[in-house]
Amino acid sequence: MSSPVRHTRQRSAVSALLAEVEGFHSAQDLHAMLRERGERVGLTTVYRTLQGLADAGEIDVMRPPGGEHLYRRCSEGHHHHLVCRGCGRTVEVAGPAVESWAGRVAAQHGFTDVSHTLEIFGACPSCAG
Amino acid sequence: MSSPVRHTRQRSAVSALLAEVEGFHSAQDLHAMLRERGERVGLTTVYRTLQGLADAGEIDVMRPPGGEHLYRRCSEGHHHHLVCRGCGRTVEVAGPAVESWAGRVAAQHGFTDVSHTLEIFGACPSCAG
DNA sequence: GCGTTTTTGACAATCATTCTCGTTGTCACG
DNA sequence: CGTGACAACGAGAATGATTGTCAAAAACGC
Repeated sequence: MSSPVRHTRQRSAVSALLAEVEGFHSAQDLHAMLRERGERVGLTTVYRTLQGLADAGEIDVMRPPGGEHLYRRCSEGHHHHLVCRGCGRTVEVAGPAVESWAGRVAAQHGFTDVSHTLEIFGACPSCAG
Repeated sequence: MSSPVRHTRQRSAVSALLAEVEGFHSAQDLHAMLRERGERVGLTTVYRTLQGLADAGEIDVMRPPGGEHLYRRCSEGHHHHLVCRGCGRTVEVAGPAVESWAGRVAAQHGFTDVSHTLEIFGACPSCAG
């Protein structure tokens, strides 16, 4: 039942790319970047790899209004994002208070195995004007 | 700049339906229900109406993993949802602490015009076993 | 090397949502 | 009450991201 994760050129390429780029990018976006670099990786593989990484908790997935999934390599551990509506700039924020609040509220209703998603949108200083 | 919202049979139908049903439903779902009731409303119109209501803040939109937008008429004011992964049961929860926290964090980074989305997922008592 | 098993990737399929554009219904005003 | 302007409607086509398919290629253990 354990899937012995094999090391492949494509997987390395996706990981390496994610390590370099800043901010969130869509699967299609990442795929295009790989092609520009000369890496020959299929779109299908990019999707699969990203899903795998997301399942493994190594990258974050965001679903902004607009229908595209955005992926981003980000720091370990649980955190949330503050995203600028204008330029897309992203700031990672930690919210211990929120974590415990979410857990408490869930417990009050008898919910277990709790997770949550939280995103904050706003206009950053540069885009506010 | 003001769009004089006209009162139409279709709009009433969608609103009325939302007032009756419990929980979240997709646009397609609502459209099917309207047809069963004998209301003849186009799918396009359902989408447009839902978008309008969502913009007006009269209904909530949720984007669960799965790609379908779910709409729900819910209580006035800002609140969040605690959703069961198993049966989809939804509980509305208010989190004043979270609201102020989000605002504070955003302000710290110079962000203005802030909004946020928060969803908590878990297993409800019935589904936990 | 060799065989087994996973992974890959081109292409087709899916499916919610959006667009198009001619028709219809509302509303304001005469 | 009539009428004209303009928003709303709706059927079908279009869009576009994501997922499924399956034969060929690559990786790993021996």
